[in-house]
Amino acid sequence: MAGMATGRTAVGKKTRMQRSEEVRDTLFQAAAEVVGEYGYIDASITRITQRANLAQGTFYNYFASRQEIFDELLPVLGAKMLAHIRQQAGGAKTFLEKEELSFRAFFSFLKRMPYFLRILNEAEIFAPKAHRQHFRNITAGYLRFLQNARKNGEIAALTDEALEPLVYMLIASRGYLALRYTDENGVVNLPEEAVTVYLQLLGDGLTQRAPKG
Amino acid sequence: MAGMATGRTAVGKKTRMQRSEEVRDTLFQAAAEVVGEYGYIDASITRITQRANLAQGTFYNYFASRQEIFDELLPVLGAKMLAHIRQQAGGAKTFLEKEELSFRAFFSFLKRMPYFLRILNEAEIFAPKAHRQHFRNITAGYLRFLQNARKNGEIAALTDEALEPLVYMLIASRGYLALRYTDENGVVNLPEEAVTVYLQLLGDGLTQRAPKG
Amino acid sequence: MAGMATGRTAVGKKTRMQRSEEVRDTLFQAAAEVVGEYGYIDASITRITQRANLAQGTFYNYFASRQEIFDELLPVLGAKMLAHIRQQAGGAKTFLEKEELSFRAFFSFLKRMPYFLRILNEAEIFAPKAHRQHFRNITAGYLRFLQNARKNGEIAALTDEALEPLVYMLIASRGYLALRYTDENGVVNLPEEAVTVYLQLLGDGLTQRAPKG
Amino acid sequence: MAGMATGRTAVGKKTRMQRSEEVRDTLFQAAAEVVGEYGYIDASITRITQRANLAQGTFYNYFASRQEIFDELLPVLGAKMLAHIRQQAGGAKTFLEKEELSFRAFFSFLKRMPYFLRILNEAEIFAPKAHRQHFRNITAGYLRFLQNARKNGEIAALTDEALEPLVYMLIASRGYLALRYTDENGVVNLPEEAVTVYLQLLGDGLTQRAPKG
DNA sequence: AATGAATGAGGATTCATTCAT
DNA sequence: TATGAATGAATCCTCATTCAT
Repeated sequence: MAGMATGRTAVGKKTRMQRSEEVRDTLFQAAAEVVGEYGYIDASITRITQRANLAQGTFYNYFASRQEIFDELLPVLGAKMLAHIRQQAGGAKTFLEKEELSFRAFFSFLKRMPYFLRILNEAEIFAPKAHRQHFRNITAGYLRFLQNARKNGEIAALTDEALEPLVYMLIASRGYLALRYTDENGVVNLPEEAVTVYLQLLGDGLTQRAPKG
Repeated sequence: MAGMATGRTAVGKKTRMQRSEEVRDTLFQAAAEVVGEYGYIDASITRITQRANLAQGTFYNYFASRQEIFDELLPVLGAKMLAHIRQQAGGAKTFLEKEELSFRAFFSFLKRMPYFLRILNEAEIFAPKAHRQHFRNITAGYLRFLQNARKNGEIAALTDEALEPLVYMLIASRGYLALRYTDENGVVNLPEEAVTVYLQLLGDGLTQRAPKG
Repeated sequence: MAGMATGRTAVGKKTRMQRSEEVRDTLFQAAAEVVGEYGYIDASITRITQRANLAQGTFYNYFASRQEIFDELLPVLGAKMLAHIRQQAGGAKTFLEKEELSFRAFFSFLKRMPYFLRILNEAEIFAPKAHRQHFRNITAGYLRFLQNARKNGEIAALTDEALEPLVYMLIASRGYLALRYTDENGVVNLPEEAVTVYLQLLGDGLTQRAPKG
Repeated sequence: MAGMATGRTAVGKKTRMQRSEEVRDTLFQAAAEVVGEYGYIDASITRITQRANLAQGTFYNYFASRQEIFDELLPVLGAKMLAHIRQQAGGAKTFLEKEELSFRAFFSFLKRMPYFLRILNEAEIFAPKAHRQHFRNITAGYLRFLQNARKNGEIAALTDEALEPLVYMLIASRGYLALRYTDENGVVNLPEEAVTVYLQLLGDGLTQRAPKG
């Protein structure tokens, strides 16, 4: 039995379910690209299915409506983003190290998935439910991370009420920086200084004269 | 006074140009409200002119297209925002004082103009040119302000290349906090802790143990 | 003032409202014809507006939806039918006379408005609300007429509970006969014998041997 | 018995043809139910095959098109109706007796096959050929019956030209009464008065003062 | 300048039918 | 023969924009 391709029958023939999964993925990928390139508004079913090399009607064998695929875009890709960040920041020891790694990881993810940023940003308008959910995910995790750092004495003893706005500020920073340093081709190019100043803010703030000893 | 083109003629009668300006303003104000309430997508010409108590066709006597009025929304209102912030933060002496005042001023502006936030946020998608221009305005001024503070030794000696991303991070923070603390009725309600933590980031950062002496 | 065309301004110019009414009528008439020829199912907006020599979009300036105009067809034309029948049967004295005249009037109306029969029949399926209302109108009037004839001793002393099914049977007869004697071009041609036998049923029934004296 | 094409092979195994017949029947029955419940318009292939617990494609192994099964519905079920009526009215002696029995039989058939009425009525629109054929069947038989009664002197000596419209009127009466007295659940409930008045029309008509002696 | 009706391009969606497995 | 995915034609409806009055 060794070497038998999982889910395949006999020799190289795919099962119907596999084929079906593949087509669905093709549509999903096409939608992600089209939304990334043209925005949700101009991501018509025509465009999506053309990109996927399928007939318009085929779309509706896999998604109940245009909105349905829109609502699925962010959750799926957002999870990938989180996975990527976790993987990249996994080895970090200190708070600042972890911050740096996950900060950088966000941008390296955008490099790999240039269309993600637009999907993320426009989701607030075109897939608000998905967007809210995504933010809840992100912020909840981030909040726990900060609470931990606080417990360990790695950051100042801020109340939970202060931590939450802090989370929003940090996420906001990433988002706007990504926007700012993405060129017209959708390629992000973050200057190293952005990392430095982000970490400085987190570290010693702006007004200190001398580094902490 | 007779024959004077601008101003009023004799007794309370408005000149043609004044009348025209008024109608244009009415449309502009209507558009701002409608976009604020329904978003650009659902800000149809029908809705805008209805709100302005005018006929659909009248719109095109004042604006060449729907996009044109969309493109005008942010520049005009953004200027108002800047004026408000400058006026509020005018008396501040130190860097942090000025930051606090203008930070608060942003939110007090939103209280007065609840529809501004949506206009601002969605402009990125629906009036990208205006959005870019608005950001250039904002960031340029902010940058000068930070350069000044740097010259005065009020903040760390960061390079210009670091200052620019910093500007984006600070503006981003305001934007996301506004979004986060705006309720479903469009009313913003910023917790005091948000101000505190914003200023702490700017001041001493997160990781310090003891306040600077 | 004599001779002044009502609703017209000055010389031959129509007011906007008049134009509007006319266009609406044109659409209504087009819809009636198209439904009469092709049935509701194939009465697409395209067909209706083409027949009216108008653009598709114009339709929606006058009717909120396709269903809306469908729902209006029967009430309007049904009222015309009733008016025609009343006018034709007005002079009748006796019960049977009135029956004969209105029976004939139904068919003469169909001659004038060949598309009415299909509109009426298919309305049961495609405009059920309008159809129910139409039937309530028709049957209510018919019932009162029979009650009157009963009071005057012109027909047998049937209970109200018997009168109602009777009404349905009489209306049914007209409807099916119309269907039966309408050719493929939509032209109705009722044989005189149909009138005779209808009246005989009402009069003496079928099983009598000799006419009543 | 081995090798016999029709019937069953040996032990309970069905022949291919039997199996095939069964599937076809399943589809037919499913279609009848679905049309009865939702009407022809909403009797999609999806619905029909789902009701039959078969895949969509299977449908086309047994029927060339959706229209084909629609065209088959009324002939098959109409024959059942006729059989039922004949069986119920078989024992009747006189004309009026037979009329009463078959009149009642029509309604008892509807009680057993609630979906028949809708199939019958809507067939005029959605399966016009079948509908015409069905009517030819029905009316031809009815006509012979009336001609017989005429020959026997049981009814008035009407010409054939008068008999035909009469047939339509009688059938029409049943149809409309069924419609009128069917509730929203598709259950028919004919008041006894309807029978009475139907028979009175046939018997002595409406205008007689005293019953025939 | 104000009006509001006319226009028609464009897009989502449905569903009978085909077809490869 | 059964399956169910793929197809694409067809249709309703929206709305920015134009234009005659």
